[in-house]
Amino acid sequence: MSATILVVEDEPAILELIAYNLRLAGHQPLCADSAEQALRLVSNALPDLVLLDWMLPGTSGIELARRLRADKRTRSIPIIMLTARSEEQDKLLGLDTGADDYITKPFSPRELNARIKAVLRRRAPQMTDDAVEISGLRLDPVGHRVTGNGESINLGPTEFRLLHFLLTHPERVHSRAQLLDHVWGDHVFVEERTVDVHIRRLRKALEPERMDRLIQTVRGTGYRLSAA
Amino acid sequence: MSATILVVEDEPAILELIAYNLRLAGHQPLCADSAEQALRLVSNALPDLVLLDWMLPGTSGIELARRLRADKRTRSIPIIMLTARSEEQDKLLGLDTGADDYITKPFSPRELNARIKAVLRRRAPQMTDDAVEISGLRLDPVGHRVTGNGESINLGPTEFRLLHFLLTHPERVHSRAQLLDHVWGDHVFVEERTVDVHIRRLRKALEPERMDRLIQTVRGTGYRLSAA
DNA sequence: GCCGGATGTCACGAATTTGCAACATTTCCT
DNA sequence: AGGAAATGTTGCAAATTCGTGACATCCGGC
Repeated sequence: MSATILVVEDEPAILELIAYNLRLAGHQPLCADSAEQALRLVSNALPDLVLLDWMLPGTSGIELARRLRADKRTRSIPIIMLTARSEEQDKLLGLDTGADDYITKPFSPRELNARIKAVLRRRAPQMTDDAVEISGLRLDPVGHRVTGNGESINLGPTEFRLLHFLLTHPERVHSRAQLLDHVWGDHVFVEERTVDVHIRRLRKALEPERMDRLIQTVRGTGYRLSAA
Repeated sequence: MSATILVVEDEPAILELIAYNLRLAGHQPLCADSAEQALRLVSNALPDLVLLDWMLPGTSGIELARRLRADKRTRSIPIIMLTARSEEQDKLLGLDTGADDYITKPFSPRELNARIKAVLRRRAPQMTDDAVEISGLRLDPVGHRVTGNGESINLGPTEFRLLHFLLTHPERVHSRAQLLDHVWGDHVFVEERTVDVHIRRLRKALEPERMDRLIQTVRGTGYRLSAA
């Protein structure tokens, strides 16, 4: 269970502490000390989860949460609110803005990890429900069908899962190791170069409908599916 | 009693809570957080039951219920309304739009399961009443008769139930385990490959009328009945 | 008891999928 | 330009999956 997690916190010491713990837990932290920086990072990296401090200088955490919920691309990203206050009133208000969970400072790393795990697990099944479509490339998990501009596209099982993952995590670079984790499974042992081969097979299958251009190579890093 | 149940609820926490409980009860939940998403899922997956939140952003739950009742294909799907309000006035209005039952939040998982069971049991006989037809392949549960382009087709009991399930859940891939659950029964123990054999027998019976092409194999996943 | 249909299981072959390695090409750095 | 690293491409053999026919069993009717 490895994930990219955006931490928004204005207190540098706390920010570093959280990031350190996230790394220990096997996650990849992204750090922001303001809502503005957070917004830039979110649109670039599309994290799997956002840890959001309630009180921020300038734009508040609540306002940031609202904006994340307003944008279609970021709407589905889970949010965990951090706050020093423990008033029931604030909790309700926080949940009302769309936070998925709520942690009051001070909190233990153990508690933080537990909440993160729970939220990620809760979110996982939702991804498999709805059909995904980007730039005319459509994948329907229920019917197990892929179409490009309406024309049917045939994929092998692995290429199907690979495309499914890319479509549900677009606009973001995935390393070969991450793709192996998410598409093949956390435990299996296969060469990283095998990812290249399946990317190739996926591209070849998408080529007749000119959908292969959506899959981009980021040299030295991995692959990305992008609408552009 | 295993069923595919669509949950329409805009509050993510509640949505996942319900989905979790449905899975525990042996059902397969489909999640939607808006009426629009719900409509897409309904036409794709044709669930056995819809759990519908009263209040939804955009198109309301009441309006969604009306649309489901307006379409011939979805008319017979039972609907259970969820609401935070408990006013008698709303209850009446909700039932008037065609909801089969009504639960006021907060509710216990036990209560939810009981209502679901009751509604499915009530609806069970009705599901077998309607004749199903797709691309000229027609199955009449009452007369226990199957025709392809008007010509009679003879099926054994198991093939009949299998075709019935496929016809009532078309355009959607079913794993062998799911087919065993729905056609054979939740508890029986038979090999998964047995499904293959009965698919084969069903195909052979449909072959003279060229209806075997409707049953498609999705390698590594299962089988699907499709009009295309 | 005998028979015929229905059903579950198995075995074998065909078709597909998959991981890997080898080779070809591109990219980046000096 | 030269070379190293990264990526694209192809062929192949092993593994997996599926189709198909054969077979054994069960069960109700005669």
